[in-house]
Amino acid sequence: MKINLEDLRNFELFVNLSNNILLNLAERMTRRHFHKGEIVFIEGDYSDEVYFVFKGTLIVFKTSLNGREQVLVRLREGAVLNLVPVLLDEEPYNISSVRAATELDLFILLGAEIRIALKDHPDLGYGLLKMFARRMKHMNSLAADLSLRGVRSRLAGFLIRQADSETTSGWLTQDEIAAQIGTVRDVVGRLLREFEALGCIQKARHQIILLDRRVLESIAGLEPIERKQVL
Amino acid sequence: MKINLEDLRNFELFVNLSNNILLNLAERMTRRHFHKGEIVFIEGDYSDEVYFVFKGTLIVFKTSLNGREQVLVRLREGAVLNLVPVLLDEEPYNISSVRAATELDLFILLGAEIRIALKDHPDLGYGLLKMFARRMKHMNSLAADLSLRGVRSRLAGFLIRQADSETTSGWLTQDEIAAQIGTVRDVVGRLLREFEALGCIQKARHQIILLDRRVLESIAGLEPIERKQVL
DNA sequence: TGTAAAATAAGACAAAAGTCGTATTATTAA
DNA sequence: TTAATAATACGACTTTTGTCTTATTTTACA
Repeated sequence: MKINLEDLRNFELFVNLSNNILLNLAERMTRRHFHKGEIVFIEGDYSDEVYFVFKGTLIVFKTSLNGREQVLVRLREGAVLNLVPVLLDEEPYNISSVRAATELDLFILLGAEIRIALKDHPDLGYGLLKMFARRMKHMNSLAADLSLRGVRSRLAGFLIRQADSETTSGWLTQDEIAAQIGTVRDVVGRLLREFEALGCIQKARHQIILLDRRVLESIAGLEPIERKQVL
Repeated sequence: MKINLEDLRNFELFVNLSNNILLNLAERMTRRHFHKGEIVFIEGDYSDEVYFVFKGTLIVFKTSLNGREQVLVRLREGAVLNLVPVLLDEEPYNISSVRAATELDLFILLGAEIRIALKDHPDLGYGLLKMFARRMKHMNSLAADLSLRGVRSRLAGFLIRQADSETTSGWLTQDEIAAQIGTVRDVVGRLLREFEALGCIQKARHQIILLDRRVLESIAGLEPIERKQVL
């Protein structure tokens, strides 16, 4: 199935690019479908291509020797991935693994193609820089959280974020929650029971209902976001 | 003190830029010196400028409510920082704090200037993308390590990296080590004593000598780097 | 609709990480 | 050289996190 202009126009990344350039890119892209749960690629594999998420959600993660997983980020429509190996001058090996979190459609572009495109189109570079910036911000928070906050606090924070996120991402198992906040299933279960006993959440069929946001926030240790006002 | 072409030519980031562009950038840059230990900026501060490390080393870190610090990255000559707030469309607030690890000379450029430069010069964007890629790779590892490996393993890994790094970065206190590997001073001390008792390191005046790399590697849990060969 | 597989619950433990208090040993600067 | 400050050493103790086992409960699907 060919990729057309329409498809690419959905990418925020491409808003400033002319039709000509986009058509050119579209011609060089491949499309590929992945089923829910399917592995897109594995850390360490050789791969000199970038992936654009056209439909669905995927999970970027790393694995430890004893099989534990840490989700680095979840990406949805409009995201780009695998830029790191493609942009560095070293031999391109994936620096993380990726799995489809839902049914997933990706567009694939060879590294060489995007490197060429970057030389000619500053707007494309700017778009990618913005993506990187967002992602970097996220990674900074993740690292800081993993280091500076306890599991209880991270879980509370996670529940709040979930509740806030408009995108009702489907039900997550305790295993999946654990992989996101950096712990193991048992601990998530234990803490959820604790929160429930505390009365700040309630477990319903296939979702967790937030009963007392305040308490959760204090557990998360997020004092009401204080941001310096611009004068 | 003015900034001249020579100074900028030292930045790997600028290798592909013409003299014209560089001169133009140089004109718009400010230079500023920081003493060792001095704070460059604090997380949350408003700031729409990017910093180029001309001389010295700095530390990018985050702080927890109870005063614990996590080093996100150490940057040296040639690095750029604070791109994240400058590139995102939101109001620009620093997403981390920065302190001079040595005597430090920075060049400063207003966010607006670099945004303009990026529109015209794809090579600049490409350079920044490469920086971001390197940094992203680092952050991915950091997050994974903090989540998937224990403190003992991280410390062992840290000692190996230190030994390998040609750049003899000056003596680090246990406090500084702790902030880098994501723990507290006491634990670092305890583990160093353990390693010493094990005979794999030896504490000398102002440096740690690696006696048995093998043992440290096994503690670090890094099996001999297995990388798929390209056929 | 019955069965296998997946997800959870829950308690008991084990291990890891963090906290404290106090004693020493450098380093720095007056 | 000597205070004063910073960096360590080290044992005791607490808390947190992770592991294991055994039941249940759900869900998926043959």
